[in-house]
Amino acid sequence: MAEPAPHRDRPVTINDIAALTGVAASTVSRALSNPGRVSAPTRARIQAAARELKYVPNTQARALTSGRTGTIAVLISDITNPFYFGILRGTQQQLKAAGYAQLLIDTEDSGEHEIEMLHKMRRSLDGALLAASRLPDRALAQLATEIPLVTINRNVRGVPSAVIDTPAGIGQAAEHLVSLGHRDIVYVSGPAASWPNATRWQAMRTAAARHGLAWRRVGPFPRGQRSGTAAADAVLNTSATACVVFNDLLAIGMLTRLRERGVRVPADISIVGCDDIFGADFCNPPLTTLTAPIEQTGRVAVAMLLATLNERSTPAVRRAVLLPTHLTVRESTGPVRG
Amino acid sequence: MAEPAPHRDRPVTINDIAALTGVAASTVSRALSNPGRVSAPTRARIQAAARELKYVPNTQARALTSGRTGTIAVLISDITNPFYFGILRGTQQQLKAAGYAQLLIDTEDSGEHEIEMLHKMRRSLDGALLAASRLPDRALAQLATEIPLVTINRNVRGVPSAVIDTPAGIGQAAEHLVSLGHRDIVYVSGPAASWPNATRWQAMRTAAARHGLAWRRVGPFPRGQRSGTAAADAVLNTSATACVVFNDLLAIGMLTRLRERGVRVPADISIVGCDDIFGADFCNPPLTTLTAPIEQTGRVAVAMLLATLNERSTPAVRRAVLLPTHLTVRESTGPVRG
DNA sequence: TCGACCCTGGCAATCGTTTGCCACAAGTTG
DNA sequence: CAACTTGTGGCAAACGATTGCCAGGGTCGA
Repeated sequence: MAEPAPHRDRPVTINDIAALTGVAASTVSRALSNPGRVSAPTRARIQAAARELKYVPNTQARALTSGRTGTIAVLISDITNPFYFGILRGTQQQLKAAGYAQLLIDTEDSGEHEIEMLHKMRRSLDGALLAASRLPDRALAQLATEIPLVTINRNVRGVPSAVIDTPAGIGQAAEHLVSLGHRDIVYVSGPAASWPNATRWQAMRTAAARHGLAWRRVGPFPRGQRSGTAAADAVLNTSATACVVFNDLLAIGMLTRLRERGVRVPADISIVGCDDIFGADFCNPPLTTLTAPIEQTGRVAVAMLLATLNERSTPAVRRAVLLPTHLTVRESTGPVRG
Repeated sequence: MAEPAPHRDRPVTINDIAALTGVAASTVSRALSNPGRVSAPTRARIQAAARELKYVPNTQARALTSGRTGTIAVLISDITNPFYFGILRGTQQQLKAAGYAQLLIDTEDSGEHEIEMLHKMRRSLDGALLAASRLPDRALAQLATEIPLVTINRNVRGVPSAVIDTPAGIGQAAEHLVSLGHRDIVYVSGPAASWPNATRWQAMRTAAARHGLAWRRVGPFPRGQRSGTAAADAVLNTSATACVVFNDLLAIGMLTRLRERGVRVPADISIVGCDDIFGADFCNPPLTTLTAPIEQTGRVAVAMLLATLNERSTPAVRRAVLLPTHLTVRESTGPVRG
């Protein structure tokens, strides 16, 4: 009674197949993972046996000798941010299609966590996708020599990357606001250390210059919806009639605060967000935002990583992919008041 | 020039430590993973050496002999649903704290996918968390004999589970609506095959009976925000003045549709959702909903799984945990019109 | 006809760790 | 003081696959 499973059958191994077909284990291994190396008839026999026995290779054992683990890690800084849902969905699809497993790592916004985890798991991973790395450039470049890496929304020399071209979209956002009569626009800044934040702010200045506007910013504010309160208050302390916000999460937070304070959007102030995350379409009012191909970005990043994995010798892979955004006009922007 | 890394140092193994400290590899292994088995001084020496060499154990090799992989899979049916974000956040925290890696698997709402993936990965996993399994009871029970399992929001005999007690909350929701004068309440049903949906509907009927109300439902509707359109239309075809909706995602979808059709919430109709997902607080109007301790559910599920893993012999673990919900009243419910 | 070469399959080492078994020494008990 | 425990460390065999090297047989060209 001690053993509930009376005859717990050992999992099928390569040797079982070898025994069944009368060849050596090495031949089975080759037939299964290096088909060209074995004659067609033998291969067929082996594959049939494998199917019959319901053989499923032991990943651990395979990894031990071959070094390939079939696992890719995706590092995100904060599961709470819906932006990453899209990324995860994209990576998930693509990885599954390629037969890889997806290890999810939340770095909790800490670069140390990030590097420590990655270092620890280095040997159990075939590669890693860094969505929103908090690491300095040189640490990232260093890491890339230890393990195949692709970054998302982060451009570091020597590390392949998939970057969403939100800065280009910011130009569009500016056109939109200017055409509505806004001349006093403020940028609501995300965290100071954020790479995307820096590029967006830069794009904002460029756009402002093009239109002969003054440019200004408030912040920085930490990531997250909660910061919206402080951000909204800060914006109201300026004379701005419109603002472009670092991301949708922050923008949505601002919306809530503005409503609390009785400020009407867009009648009193117009707001443009970035990313078009889940929720941007049903918040109140629905957010005008720079729609990013988030899911596609995840897919592209995976494709790049897989490419570098497969053609380890031929580094003919595109080193950086830029994904276009577009402005989605909803109801948080309108003509300047007065 | 062919080799960019001139002297790529082999990773440190247990043998390097053994050589450095002058003991056998087996002793090193024991000192590190079975401390009691080795005398304090030796252990200290070994640990010091390990630290100095920056030794990090090879997961694959360890798994090969011990069977323990240090990896737990979390299966979700659809990454798009924010409900799972909370779950993932909870599992992530708890798993990391316990030193486990989290493998994320999206089953794409398919029971076959689910069982196939699980079967394939069975040997590379220490256990799995099934958030929203689509599997029939007996398949689940069968699977549980192959690999340690904990289900979330699904109760199957013989499988430990963490279940959110939304049905109890539905009683509260009914009280709330009745107190506002509603006598004609409809339940907006989720997918027919959904276990939580069945329990919620059941609770709804019970609550209705307690208040001497007729009970009715529309649907079933597929998961997802989009179904909100059909759901809203269906509700408007009834005489109901209020509805309780299977989950927030669907409820939010309905909100959008009702707005399109010029129906005012809550003036014309009151809506109660379930779960309190991301977005329920900032949609328009903010949703009255049954707040579920989503993140905590993830944590609890992990704790249960880990417990069964550690005390494989002592099955004194609680087999089923029920997590309480409460009603959060926002602005989508109000007095009956008239 | 003979050597060179390709194709196929087997042998055995290897990856890094765990663990059963044994041996030796020190401590305990009668 | 002999006989047993108990504590500690080493040896070596796994775990399940991959892969370098080798050998036999067939094919082909000279």
